Amino acid sequence: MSVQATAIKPGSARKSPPPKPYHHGDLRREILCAARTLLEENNIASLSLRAVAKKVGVSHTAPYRHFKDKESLLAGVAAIGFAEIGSQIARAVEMHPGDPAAQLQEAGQRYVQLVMDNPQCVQLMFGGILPCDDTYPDLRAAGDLAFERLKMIIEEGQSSAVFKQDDVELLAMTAWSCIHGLSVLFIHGSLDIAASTTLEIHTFTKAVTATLLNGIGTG
Amino acid sequence: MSVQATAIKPGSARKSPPPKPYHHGDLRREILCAARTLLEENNIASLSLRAVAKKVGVSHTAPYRHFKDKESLLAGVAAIGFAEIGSQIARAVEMHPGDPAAQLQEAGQRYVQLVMDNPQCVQLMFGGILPCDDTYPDLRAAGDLAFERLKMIIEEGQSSAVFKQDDVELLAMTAWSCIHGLSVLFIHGSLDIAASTTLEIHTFTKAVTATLLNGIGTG
DNA sequence: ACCTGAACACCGTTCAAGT
DNA sequence: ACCTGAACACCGTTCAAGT
Repeated sequence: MSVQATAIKPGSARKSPPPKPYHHGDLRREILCAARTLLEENNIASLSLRAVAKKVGVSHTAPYRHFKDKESLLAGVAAIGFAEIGSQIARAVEMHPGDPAAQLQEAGQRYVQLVMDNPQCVQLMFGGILPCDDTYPDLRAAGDLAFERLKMIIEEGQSSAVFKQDDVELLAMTAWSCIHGLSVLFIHGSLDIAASTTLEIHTFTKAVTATLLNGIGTG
Repeated sequence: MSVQATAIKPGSARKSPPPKPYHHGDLRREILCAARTLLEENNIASLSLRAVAKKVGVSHTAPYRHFKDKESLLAGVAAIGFAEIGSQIARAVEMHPGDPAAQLQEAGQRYVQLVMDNPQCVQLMFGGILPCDDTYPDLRAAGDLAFERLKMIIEEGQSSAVFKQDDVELLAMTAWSCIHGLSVLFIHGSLDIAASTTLEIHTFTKAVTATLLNGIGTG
């Protein structure tokens, strides 16, 4: 039943069976994955490095071979989160070529869904636990990329005169604020909406996005 | 040099010098205050109950007389935060009587300022560490009150036909999302704005609020 | 009633040691 | 190179005991 079926590539059997360093193929990825899971299962305050190590089946000091410290591991998880936001925006763009208003609408829906699915990760990404500066370049880069994708939607909208000719950063920031704020208030349960269905959340998001589009639109 | 100057109130010296229960007048408030300070000095992950107790000058188990556990103490701090949001909104209303658009603008500015001044507390309030349900009634009540104040602005705007006749909760939620999201992105340092002056932040906030007002305004 | 000190199980991190 | 186990200082929480 082992996955280690060790299919021997003919002709390559000369030197060594694949390195298999001690226990794991790539412990780094496994640690990140386990951390992500444990993070969402509880909350950020109660995520422990030792628990992550145990889940992976490795001694509690092993993660230190791959991450400088706990914060560095958290930064890795957060970077994955930003990468996913970037991917979702890219997908939204693909779905509605030539229609920036629809792209923004779609991206908003996907953003909210992502936050609802990974609330604790979002908390980690935006919560002020991780430093904002360039301590973790990968984290910074992933965040910047997501924001660039959003700005491209805005720029396309300005080119086709659907969005007003304002500062791009300003409009992008406005859009992100609106959707991000909405998502955060959702997971916080500020309204009784927390208990409501996904459908209602989508309806709500659509309404908010409409208002946003109304605000940044031309005329 | 002791503060314990013990000025004896003439005529009241009969029974007892003021109760002075062991050490502190009201340890509960002192603990909340110390927790708030320590929270902002570091971050939420590294706030420890023992450090709070030490700062107050009391044994590390003393807080358990006033709070069921650490989470309960955090809930107390968060409730103070929500109360302050409510106060700021109320002040914004007072400043611009009869002008709901200006009230919303003013409340937005004050909200952003409050978040900038207490980023870690905001993280605590909205971060998903505290449960959303009715575990902490005071916390819930403080949050609800702040939201009610915001809704009153919206309703006044609808009465005087400056805001469109949409669902009140929807418009209020849209406004809060927009401002809250902006604040969070500010403290996250998503843009290079993090390093910029308070003035620029105010300008930015004004622009976003204008877009918001444009979105929720009448025709 | 209010506070203390010892005790317990847990945590992050370091380091010498093993393969 | 990669992983382990012992060790350290810290943490949240409980509990018998003190005033």
